[in-house]
Amino acid sequence: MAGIDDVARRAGVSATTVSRALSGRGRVSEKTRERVRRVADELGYVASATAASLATGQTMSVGVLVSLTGRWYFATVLDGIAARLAPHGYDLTLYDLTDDAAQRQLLFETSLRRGRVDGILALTVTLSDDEIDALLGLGLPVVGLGTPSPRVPALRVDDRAVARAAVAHLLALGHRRIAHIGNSKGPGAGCDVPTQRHDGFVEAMTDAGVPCPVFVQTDFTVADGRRATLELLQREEPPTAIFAASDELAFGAIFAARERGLRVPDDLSIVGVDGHEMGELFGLTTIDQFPRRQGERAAEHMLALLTATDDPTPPAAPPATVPVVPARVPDISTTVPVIPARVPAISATVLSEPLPFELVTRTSTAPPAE
Amino acid sequence: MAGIDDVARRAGVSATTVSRALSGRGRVSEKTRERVRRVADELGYVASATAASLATGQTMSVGVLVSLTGRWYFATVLDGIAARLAPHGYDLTLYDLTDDAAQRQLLFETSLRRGRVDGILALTVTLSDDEIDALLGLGLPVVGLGTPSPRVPALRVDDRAVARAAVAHLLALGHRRIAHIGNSKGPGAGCDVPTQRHDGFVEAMTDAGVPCPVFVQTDFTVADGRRATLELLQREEPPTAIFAASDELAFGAIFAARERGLRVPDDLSIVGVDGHEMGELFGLTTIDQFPRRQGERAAEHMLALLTATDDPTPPAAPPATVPVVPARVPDISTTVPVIPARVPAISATVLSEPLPFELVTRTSTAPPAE
DNA sequence: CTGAAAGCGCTTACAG
DNA sequence: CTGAAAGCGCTTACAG
Repeated sequence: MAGIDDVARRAGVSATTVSRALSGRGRVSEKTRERVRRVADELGYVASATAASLATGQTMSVGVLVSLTGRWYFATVLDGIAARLAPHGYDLTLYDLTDDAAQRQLLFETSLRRGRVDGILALTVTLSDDEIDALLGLGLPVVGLGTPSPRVPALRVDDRAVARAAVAHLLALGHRRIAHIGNSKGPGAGCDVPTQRHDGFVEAMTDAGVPCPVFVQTDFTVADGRRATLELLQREEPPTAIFAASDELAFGAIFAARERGLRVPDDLSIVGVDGHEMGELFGLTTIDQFPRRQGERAAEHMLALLTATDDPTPPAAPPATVPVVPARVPDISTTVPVIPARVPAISATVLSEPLPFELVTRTSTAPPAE
Repeated sequence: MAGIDDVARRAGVSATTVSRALSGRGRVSEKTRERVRRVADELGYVASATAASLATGQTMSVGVLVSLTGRWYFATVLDGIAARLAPHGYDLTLYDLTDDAAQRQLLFETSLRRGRVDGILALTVTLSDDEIDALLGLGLPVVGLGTPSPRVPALRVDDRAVARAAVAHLLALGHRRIAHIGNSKGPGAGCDVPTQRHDGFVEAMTDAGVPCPVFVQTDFTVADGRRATLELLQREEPPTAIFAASDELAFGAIFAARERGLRVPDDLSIVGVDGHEMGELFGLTTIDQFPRRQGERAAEHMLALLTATDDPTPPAAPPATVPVVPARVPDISTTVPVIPARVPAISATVLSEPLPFELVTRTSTAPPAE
């Protein structure tokens, strides 16, 4: 692999000039820049990320904390993040969070501390207080997406509102025996996404005069949704409608209904949350939260933090929503020019306005039979 | 963040010794090592990945080339890879491949050349000849998983055999009008996965006396599977069975059948490929290829290449299957000790024996009606 | 506009 | 077993 000195020699300039010509930082005559670019291309020279990182203190990489295990939502969000990061020359380091204690410890106490990333995007994963401490103690910008802790600045949808919208839809159809399945650890257990949805459900039901609505706690897979629904359906007073905290749970509910010989929506109405790609085929009514777009916005927000020139006057208004970096796709032929960044202090706990969501009505919901 | 000199000073030794004590490379008295460890813990010191990389030439990171877009299979494989890499102290840099030409060019001509990873895992993605050239020209170990090019050493299942097993199952049930839906670019178009499955299908059908079996080319989503199946079902002689090249396509086929008022399996039998988590709920008969395990094995293989000490006698037998690095989970409390690696030349095009697969018979297949 | 030199924070022969 | 010094390959004040 050619090094910067090879290019310098061949172009008849110093390494300093090569660095400047290729990075776009500092003045270089157009003529010199041209020549250096050409030589770099000939030699196939690209600056070593490692060496550049050590010299600049920037890694040009963003870490993403996620628990991939089979969840469609996360894969989709991740895809959105990757799509936004790449054109800006940022790599994406994936930290797949498992339940394994040793692995988590290794992650938070070592991997994350090795300084390999400039910032961290924490997707909705349940983190312990210690883990949050570790995360915030990194001294890096951290942006959450629907994160569990109020201490992590996060983009998020108003999950109570999501739940209320789903329940309102069912109530409007005439349902009263509405059950909820989700992964809330119980009423008021925290501010994590499943609990918010649970609380929103309870609020809406209470407002409608059903103070103690039925809730079944379960994990987030299709199989779990099926199991929880089967359990609900064999109760004395089975629900006429189910609000599932995710589309995958809702799919499971549809399978369960089918197994019991119930028709959806005639005998059982079902609403999910997410906007899963298979929702349309299942005819699932859902609250779409546009996961890919969420990933894009989270990435945009991170980029904004990372490329913010350390303005002496800290912006009164927080970095706000989207405007972010203009779609300045770097010169592809050579090195990626980058605005030098200084990590700004992050102020707000909740960023900008909540993320959008939308009720998508399909064929899994209808008025109750009787 | 504390640096190595802080630790050295406080422990009363040189930086050299700190490095040795924490990395496990080189002799250090047990007593000194203890003290250094303790001080490092107190100070929360972890060696900078960037500085260490520059000094050693190893990044302790593996790049994964994948096209995430919604495909369950890839997310699952990725999860398997991450699970295997993490305990060995390797990070995972995700390169999400899109169809965008500019982004791909940026990836192959710049991102990948910045020397940020020690090796590359290329999941089944369609790469152009130029891209393969770029990949192989990196001078890094590259391991494919079901990769399109014969030039990339890869772990793979025998996809022709997969197809034959699926078709054999249908033939044994008495089907003759068997159609295939998949993403082969046509007969004999290459050695990529979809084409292999297609060719295996044709072989099996030809052997059974059906020389020109029906094939519909389509993308790999559930919606595509539905569309392709709807098309097949309105032909003059609709198939009695469908072999879908993925479980997601098969799900789409099931939806299509249902839409047309056909019962599965009575009126239409359906077989998929993958071992998708929702397969059981759909009652889908499938060829399970254990995707998570595939990811794990690909990661293990890469680790074996990366940690192979450059043995002067090149092993006559290729690195072979699994034995790999013993499950030597590094000392979590401090820095990760690592066997110094020299990248060995990779010889074989096809690695070890093919990956396993298995027919899982469920309720989507049965003898044809008449 | 251009370059020599110092420095980023580690690791590793080399010497003791 | 331990340390001083060079070096990994860039970038960036500083000086011209």
